[in-house]
Amino acid sequence: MQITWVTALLNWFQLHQRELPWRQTKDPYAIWVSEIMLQQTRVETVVPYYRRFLERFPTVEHLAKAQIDEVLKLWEGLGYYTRAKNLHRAAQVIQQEYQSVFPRSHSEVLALPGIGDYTAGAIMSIAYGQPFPAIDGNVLRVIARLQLVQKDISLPQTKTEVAAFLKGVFPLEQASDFTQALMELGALVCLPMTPKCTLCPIQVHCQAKQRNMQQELPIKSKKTLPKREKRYLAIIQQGDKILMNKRPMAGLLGGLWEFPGVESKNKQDFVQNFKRQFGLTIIPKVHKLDTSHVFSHRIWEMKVYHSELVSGEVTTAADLHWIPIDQLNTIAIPSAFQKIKDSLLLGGKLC
DNA sequence: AAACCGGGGAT
DNA sequence: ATCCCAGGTTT
Repeated sequence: MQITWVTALLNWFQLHQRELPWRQTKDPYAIWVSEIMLQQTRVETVVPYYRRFLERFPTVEHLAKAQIDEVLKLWEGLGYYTRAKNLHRAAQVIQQEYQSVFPRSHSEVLALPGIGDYTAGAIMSIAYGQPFPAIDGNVLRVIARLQLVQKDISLPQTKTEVAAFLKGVFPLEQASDFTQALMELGALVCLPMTPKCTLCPIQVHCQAKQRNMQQELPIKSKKTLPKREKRYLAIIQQGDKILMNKRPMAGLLGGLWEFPGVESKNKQDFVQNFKRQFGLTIIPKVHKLDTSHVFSHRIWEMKVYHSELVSGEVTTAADLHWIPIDQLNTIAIPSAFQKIKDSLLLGGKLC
């Protein structure tokens, strides 16, 4: 009686769902890969990455025996690179602990690195058809409006309450479609700013719409502002090779390659910090370009100097390597440095 | 609970 | 300029 909205939602999903690559399979491995890629990342962005990844690593075993550098290269540009490292580690856990058979129980899935409440619920419901809710930003928004949830959705307690509500209405025979339908509604109709309520299959059940409060919900606390950081980068060339640094695996952009750089207040500070960080004495020559990059929690304002290498014993603190310019495309370089890389590749030689 | 961790598209 | 996206982990 009071859960007819579930049926209405499922009928709408049958008619209006998008054709997405991961909807052509029930392979838990493929579903898993898609869910990790989709964390905080839009569907359209993920699609080409997903196709390439599954072509290269069709099974858990292919992924488990891969080199992490190749996994990161396939992840290049997607962001949140810890996802790729956890995916790789979890594949090795599945190979060793589960004989390469993806685990079937919720507790085992949840225990894998990189899998939290949302992803465990998504895999259990979508791949295995079991009634575990998968609560992402879409679902929180849909349920907050449907049930007039006026608490901050970023509070763990709110998620717990939404989970309890969903468990009570879960259609046991259509768990996979129900999970996906909730998210699809959030992505296509129940939009954050201007929801398309006239198109909504459950509008008559929506408590927010009844009170004309769609715009006010969900309630979400503000995020802290990103911090600005001045960063000086050195382009150091010897013949057709460029000196590149592989960032430490832990931390920001961990395991990816960068044009060696340091946070510095000015040019003199740059040379000093560079020697401390990399053990190399350089002379900044040509101020090549300025570029900035915005992370969710940090802003890099980068000054790039074509620099001369005077002397240096490489310290253990860094992981410097000479990379031929025509091989820059074979290592994983994050988006923050893509403009710089392009200027090298297009310009051929430096000015 | 808050901070850290990427990148891009929509408004 | 702001929001937020099929979030998880660490502090």
